[in-house]
Amino acid sequence: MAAKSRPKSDAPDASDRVSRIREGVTAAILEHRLLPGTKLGEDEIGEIYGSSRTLVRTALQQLAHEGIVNIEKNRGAFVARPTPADAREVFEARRLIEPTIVDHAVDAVSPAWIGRLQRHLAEEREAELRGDARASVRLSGDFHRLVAEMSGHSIYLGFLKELIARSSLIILLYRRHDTPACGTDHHAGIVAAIRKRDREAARAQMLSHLNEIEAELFLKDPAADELRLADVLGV
Amino acid sequence: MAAKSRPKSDAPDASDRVSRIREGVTAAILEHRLLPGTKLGEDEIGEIYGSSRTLVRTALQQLAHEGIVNIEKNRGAFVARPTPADAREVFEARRLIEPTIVDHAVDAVSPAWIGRLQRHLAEEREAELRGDARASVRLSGDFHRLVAEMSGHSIYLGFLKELIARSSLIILLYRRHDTPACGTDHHAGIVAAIRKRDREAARAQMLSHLNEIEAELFLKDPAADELRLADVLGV
DNA sequence: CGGGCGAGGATTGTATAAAGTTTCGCCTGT
DNA sequence: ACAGGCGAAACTTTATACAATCCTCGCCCG
Repeated sequence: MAAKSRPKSDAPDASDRVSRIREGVTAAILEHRLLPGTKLGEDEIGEIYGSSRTLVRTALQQLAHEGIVNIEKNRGAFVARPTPADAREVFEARRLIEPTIVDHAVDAVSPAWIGRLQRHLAEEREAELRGDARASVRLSGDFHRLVAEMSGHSIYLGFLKELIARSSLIILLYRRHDTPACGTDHHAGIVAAIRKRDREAARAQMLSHLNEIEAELFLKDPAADELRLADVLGV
Repeated sequence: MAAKSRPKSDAPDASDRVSRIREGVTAAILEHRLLPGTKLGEDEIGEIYGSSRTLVRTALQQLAHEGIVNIEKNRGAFVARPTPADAREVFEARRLIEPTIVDHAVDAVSPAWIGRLQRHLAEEREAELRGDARASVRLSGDFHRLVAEMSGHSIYLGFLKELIARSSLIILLYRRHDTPACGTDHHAGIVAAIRKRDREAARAQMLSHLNEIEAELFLKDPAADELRLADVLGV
């Protein structure tokens, strides 16, 4: 019985080639290196990862299911461009789910988890200090994902992964330019509340954190120009 | 202007061959015609729908993402077999999301929607009357989906579709044998509350409905027999 | 007679080729 | 000069062929 065989593992193996493509493209989108509307050609990506279009196609379909890629029939895959209505839905869902998640995280508190959270906070602060906007965006989302993992609820985790990915696109599209550094402080406060096992404080801080993020957005009509036309005559 | 061309439609066209496979297999699973653990061979399904394995694979991958099919590497696709832990997570998520959904449904109330809901209730009653268990199971899930559509929140709708599909498997696996007819009455009560625009009543009835469904389950360790062995030595 | 081992068959994973659709440039006609 | 249409190129979609992996069953050895 070799210990290396894990027949029932559904965890995203890094050794899986499809996962590598999916995670690479996801990272590029979440770090705002691929902008909404960008065409994701199958040949193009396949060349980059040295794989055939079959695997690229699989990865793109998974991303489409997660909502960060749109596949238009016979036209190809594009980085999604969430509408303001989508944005409101995403943040409403996060306001519903994430307070519950931190609640569960309080139940799972342990030295190991507190250590992971604080190590993450350190990473976030460091990235922000050196002005690495891309890493900051990615780490900010990772914080929420980490709390969801801590909660131990695989379904909430799956839902939140989708919501975080979409949020990243939304923030890119609709953030006001004059916003200060985002919520590393908030994250620290949430960790402190979790550490003290203070359910109510944790829930409240998570909620206000989400509200502040959404308040920094400008969710008037589409990005104004082009989309308006398309709406008037297309749909 | 031919009405048949809908270039921007992302709705699941019945004309799409992948969708037809996906919906066919989903219906078979939700109606308890395909039992958990059943092998879903690619050739087998491809033959049935007259399609090549490429399309079948796409459909199966989508179902895997929805959680009602497990794909094991180099072994194939199987109808999922949710654990009691999965079941608890699914119902906790439903208790969180569905009260919020009915809340939104109250905002969307209109004669057309009330009509659709009542027509659905009639269908449910009829199926139950003639003892069609398969149709009953499917329609019971469809009721919740219909309310989610009415809420107009596409994200909640997507989440709930997953939860409903998983619930159907869970009910099949863990329902107590002595349960009476399920909750058509509950559904009628929820519709009545929505119609009267009574938010609190609607939320409360939805919540108690979900609680009753879960109370009818026997979520002690696996389905007892076979799985116990597998757990002891396999995983 | 029981257990390990290996070849054969079946099934999945990956790549490539054929078919269909869209897009863009060019060309013609007014 | 410009609008409209034809045609070729590029891309996506679907099917098929090839490679790799796993399961089964029979054989051989202890």
